[in-house]
Amino acid sequence: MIMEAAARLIARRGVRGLRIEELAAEAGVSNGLIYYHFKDRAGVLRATLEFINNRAERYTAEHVAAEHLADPRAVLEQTLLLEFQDTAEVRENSTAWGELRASAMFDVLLRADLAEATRVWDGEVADLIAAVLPAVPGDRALEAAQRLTALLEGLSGRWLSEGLTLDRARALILGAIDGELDALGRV
Amino acid sequence: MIMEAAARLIARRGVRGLRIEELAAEAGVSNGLIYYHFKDRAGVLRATLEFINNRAERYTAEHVAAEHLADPRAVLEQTLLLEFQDTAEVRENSTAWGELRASAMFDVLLRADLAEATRVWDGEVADLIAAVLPAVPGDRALEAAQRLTALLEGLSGRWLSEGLTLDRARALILGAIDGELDALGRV
DNA sequence: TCGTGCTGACTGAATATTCAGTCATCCTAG
DNA sequence: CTAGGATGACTGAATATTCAGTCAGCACGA
Repeated sequence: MIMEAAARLIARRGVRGLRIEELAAEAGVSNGLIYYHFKDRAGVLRATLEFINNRAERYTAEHVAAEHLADPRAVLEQTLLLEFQDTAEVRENSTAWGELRASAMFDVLLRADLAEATRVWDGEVADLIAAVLPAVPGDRALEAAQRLTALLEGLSGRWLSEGLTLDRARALILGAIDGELDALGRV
Repeated sequence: MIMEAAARLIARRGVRGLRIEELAAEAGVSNGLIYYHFKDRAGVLRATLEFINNRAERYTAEHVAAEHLADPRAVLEQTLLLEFQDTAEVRENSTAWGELRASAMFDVLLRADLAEATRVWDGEVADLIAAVLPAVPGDRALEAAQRLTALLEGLSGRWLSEGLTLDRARALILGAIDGELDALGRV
């Protein structure tokens, strides 16, 4: 499938390194088919962002929700830790996400989609926090959620550029969850 | 001056989006002069990153150390908040840093330098934390520092891709400083 | 007149994009 | 059931565009 190939290539060469011809070859289709489906290069990028999002959501749903339905804090921890897994899929997703984030600084078209995806993701984490501490007001939960997801992006960038081991990144995000929940619980 | 124009353009289009012809136009010089001075595109990039670095160091020194020498917590806050200033200099610096981080995912050569710069930065923040809470053990301070700097990178990415307002980013990082210091102070 | 700083038109290779046409499939009138 | 027509996924060669890098030469101070 074309989108899978695109995610693979972006993770390997970056958004800017993505060549339509290479993508076609990787996907085993013709050059023209890419344009038939996506209009232009920017269309490929937009579609890939969406694809990555959906895949991450599906992935999260499969690996988290099934288990600890009873323990909301475990669900929160698992959800965030999921991004620090050394599997091809997760690494690919994180790399592509980081690339898209970096590209969005210079590409107005990507910004809207990325901002929306971020908003949704923040909201989901805020909901998980609210599940742990139902008494906390929504805006406080959202604040904590934004910090946690932004931290996750920062740690992810360091992990992928070999600035941090996976274990260290996991420990740091767990510590942050502790801290945020503690602070919220004390209000 | 060519370097200033390059910094401006990198902030606008990114390292990857920097066009020699565009740089020449922005600097008000000819295409060929760029090559006369810098040999090739990579040379331009190297010189510009050095230029940006020097400027950032000067900037930090000027705006933080001079003032609140007496109040270590204010120094910590000011240092981190400095990255969320909507001035050309800061924006250019943050953008370049984000570009570097993103590029390092695909460029092994960049990794070593970036990792070292990150290590130094983390250490400096850890020292600032230690100045606020001298009783805290070094590894705990470093842990908090890594979380704060990684969070800062994450928030910076969102700010620059218009996913977050400057005020919101500032509020979030201040909240994180509060949280980390509180948690450390309670041990 | 020589050297140095500089110009800007130009080139070639890499890429993006287009387009005329093929092929399999499904629908429908006879 | 079946010829033929409509559809849409797909191809790949042709064309357009983009850019880093080159080069012949101008201007001017020493």
